Amino acid sequence: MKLLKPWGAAGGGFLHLTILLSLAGLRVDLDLDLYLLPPPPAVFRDELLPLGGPAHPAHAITPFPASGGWGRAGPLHPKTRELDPAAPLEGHLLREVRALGVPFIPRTRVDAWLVHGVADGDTDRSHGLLSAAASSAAGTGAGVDGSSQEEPGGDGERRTVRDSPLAAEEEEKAAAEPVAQVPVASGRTSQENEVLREKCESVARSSCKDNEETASAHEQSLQQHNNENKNTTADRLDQEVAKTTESRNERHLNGTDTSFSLEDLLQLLSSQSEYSLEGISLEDTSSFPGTISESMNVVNFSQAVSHDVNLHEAMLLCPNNTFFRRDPQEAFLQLNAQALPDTNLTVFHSPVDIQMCNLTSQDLLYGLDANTFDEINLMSLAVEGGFDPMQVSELFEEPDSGLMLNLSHSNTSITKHHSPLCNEGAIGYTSDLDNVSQHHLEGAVGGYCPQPSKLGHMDHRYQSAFQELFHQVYHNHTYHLKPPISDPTSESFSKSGKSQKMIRYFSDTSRNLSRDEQRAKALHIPFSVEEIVRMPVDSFNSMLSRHYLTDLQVSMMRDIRRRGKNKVAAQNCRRRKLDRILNLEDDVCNLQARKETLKREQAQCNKAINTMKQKLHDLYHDVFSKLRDDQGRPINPNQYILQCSHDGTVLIVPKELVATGQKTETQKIKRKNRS
DNA sequence: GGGGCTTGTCATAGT
DNA sequence: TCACTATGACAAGCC
Repeated sequence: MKLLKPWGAAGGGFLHLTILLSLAGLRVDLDLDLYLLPPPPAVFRDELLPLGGPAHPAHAITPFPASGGWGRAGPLHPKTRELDPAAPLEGHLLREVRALGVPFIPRTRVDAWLVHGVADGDTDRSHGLLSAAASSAAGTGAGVDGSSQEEPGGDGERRTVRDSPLAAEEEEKAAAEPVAQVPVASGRTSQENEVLREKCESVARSSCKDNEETASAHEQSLQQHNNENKNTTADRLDQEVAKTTESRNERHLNGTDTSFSLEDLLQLLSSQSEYSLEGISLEDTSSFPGTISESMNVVNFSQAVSHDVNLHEAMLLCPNNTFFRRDPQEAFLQLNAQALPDTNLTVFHSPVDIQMCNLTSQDLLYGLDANTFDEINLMSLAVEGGFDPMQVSELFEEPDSGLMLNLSHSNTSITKHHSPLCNEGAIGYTSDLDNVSQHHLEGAVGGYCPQPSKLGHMDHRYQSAFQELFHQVYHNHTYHLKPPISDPTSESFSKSGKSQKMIRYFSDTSRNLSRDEQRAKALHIPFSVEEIVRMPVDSFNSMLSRHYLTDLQVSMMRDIRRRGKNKVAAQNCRRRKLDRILNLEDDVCNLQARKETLKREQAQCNKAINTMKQKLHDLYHDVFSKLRDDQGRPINPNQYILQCSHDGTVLIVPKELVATGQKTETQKIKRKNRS
């Protein structure tokens, strides 16, 4: 444990706790930074204790920034409410804290944050921290606010900076000085303070260098881990942990590390019962609008600590995480390439840390190889985590809840599903299960029940768990329709039974849960239906192998995938069929138009032909009217015809001859054909 | 209450 | 052999 006063111009300081615990065979590497408020007004000064003071209604945990490491623990941007790196750190932070009236702010993180924070080049901050640490290590008593630190060799009376007018003046002076300045402790001369300051900075530089080396080592380890890709073994984890532990021990023995022993820590914490870790709750931060924790999920600190060693909760009980919301392809690519920042800390990430890293437990756990999972006996944890099919079956049979997986009715492990750390949204892990149950109960419309033969390929657990489910869910076709505009609560609307049914229908569909989504939710399948369906087959199989899933879940996921793909195929098929029908209709229309056009053209041709016939007839009679025989009499057109010869001469031939000649030619042709 | 339409699902053949 | 697609057929629900 380090008592730090990094930039405590106003008297505040950080208490850095490094905890190594071995719980149930798991090593827990937990670093805490407790921010100690500057001394309050005199009426409170005596109530402040080295690790805090009296119980305060508001204890806040500042979330460790996701992207900035140490250097981002600054004030919030007024608009985005995110950490504003450009704003002066201390003043804003202290004002923020003071505004909240929080006595101190514990900060939890893991080594990676410290390491990465330093490695990111933010050495000023770490230098300040380490300077303060060195101050504390040197026994100057200036490492922490004077209000909370007894003078070395003192009589136990808590003397604060405010105890003397000079100290108050120095405090005001210190408040105007740069951030990383080591504050001047009261009760010393300026020369003594200067000497102490140089000494502190010397030690701090050493510590900083040590930390930078550690950071470099971690970076190298990270790079090596990347090179080895996902094949990190449990042995490497052990080695990393051993290295870290050994490094700490060495630093502790060399006096460069001011870490307290665990016994000291526990004793100290237990002595401050009102400020024990159990009393530090992130939930309190939710009541402070605009605090850094606004964007975070609320978590009880004690739970956060316990979650460090509760891996199955991290992986299985908090499935609604960003990983499952990401694009599966991208997720899988990242999973293979994702090198854990530090292998010895991965397993021990607390949910708080995970939230701070903007990563989820699933993200991190996904990066673990199979050996790691085996080491922590994930399978047993998974079973313990409420994936027992019998449990599901019991939930189905619960008369009041139907398919309601109201985990508040379940055992403790399942109740942890309600951890505020779990985000809403992913299938199977939302805590808003009352809606689901109501949907299942009221949505069971119709009488279709799958035949037993259709369930033949399922194992008995599948059948037993889903017989009830099918009775209640299978009947409900969920149509994604928008709710009616009319007010369903109106008297006229709610009178008829059909209207009541419509109310339930639209109420159910408003949740937009398909049957497969309900099934997946009921079975706690930690993937969305969309992901299951759209995921490439390789990724899908890889996902099945990477995650511990029961046969029931695997079978359901495959069925969901099959149905989902077939549903899409059916939709495409119907769309194509409709397109074909429309195309055929278009063809029919085109052909009908063509037919009409041809008819019009034929009519026009016939009309032209008739016109020409008429003209020819008129011309014929006109010619005959002008012809005369040898006696000067007109020629009867009924007895004669005009016949054109090959040489262009026109002959007047009696019709009888033409008829006889035609007969003769016809007979000749027939004879030729016969012969 | 029956018919038409939409949608989901299953079975099956084909790729 | 497996995964996927295409498609007919059926059932359920809504209008």
